[in-house]
Amino acid sequence: MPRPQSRNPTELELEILKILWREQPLSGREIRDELAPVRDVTYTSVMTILGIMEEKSYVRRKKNGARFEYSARVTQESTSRRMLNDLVERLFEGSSVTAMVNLLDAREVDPAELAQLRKLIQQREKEQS
Amino acid sequence: MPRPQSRNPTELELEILKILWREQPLSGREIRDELAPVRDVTYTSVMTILGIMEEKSYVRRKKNGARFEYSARVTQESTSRRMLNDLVERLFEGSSVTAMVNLLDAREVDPAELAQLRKLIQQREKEQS
DNA sequence: GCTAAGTGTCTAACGAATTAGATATCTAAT
DNA sequence: ATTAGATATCTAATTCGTTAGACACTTAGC
Repeated sequence: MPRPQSRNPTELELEILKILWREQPLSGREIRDELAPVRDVTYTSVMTILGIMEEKSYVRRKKNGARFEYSARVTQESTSRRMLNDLVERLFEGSSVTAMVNLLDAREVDPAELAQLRKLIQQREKEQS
Repeated sequence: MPRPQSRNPTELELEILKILWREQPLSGREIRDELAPVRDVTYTSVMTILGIMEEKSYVRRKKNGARFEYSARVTQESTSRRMLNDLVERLFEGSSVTAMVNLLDAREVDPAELAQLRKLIQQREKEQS
């Protein structure tokens, strides 16, 4: 029983999804060009990954004239949520509050953002009461 | 240039670290026994991983009589922080607020926890002003 | 000192993830 | 119809992560 397939998009798969979430649909060539600044990988490599991503149902492809065009089949929201959930589960036994405390400690959060966050929480508190 | 080594502890490495964070130091045998309920892996496999973890400086080992005893060289705090940071960087371009909004949406957070979180933020706001 | 029981290392296997060269195919212009 | 240019697939290499059997070593009791 060797290493199992990852439940979530891998490093490179996520990079490609992020491109598609900005602009859809795109050809393999276009994806490679968008990817180049972040990660300089050849066209062939991108196509290999896209094939795998289609198997995993992360993307769908449709023929358009001479070429295939790719679109994301998973949304940014659901993917972010799943990945974040997964980490919180593994690190903090599912406690999102613990995760947030850690986030507050880990990074400098500027005052405006803190205020924004506080308002969000207060609103949430109102909704629940 | 094939796949690079992961910056963070892998699935199994994290599982072992979590055991050591609860109780240190432990022998390979003891780690295996603690690990069994979560993941039923043989003694040899655990030792292989422990060897890799030593190379990566995740653990330190010290001879004690007939056997080696292992301790974590990384704390739960720093590891959690690094892993969380890494994900926030990759998913949300480094915005911890976006991450927290997602956490609030993703999971049911009970009122007491919300209040606790709000107080923490208010305290943080005071400190910064 | 010898031996059994426990402990650690060597070696190897396999799929996943990443990389890409060589080759085939397809389309559009001539 | 032919061909040049773009596009897609085939094949293969490499490391990582995970798994574990076979073998070597160490130590405490006899």
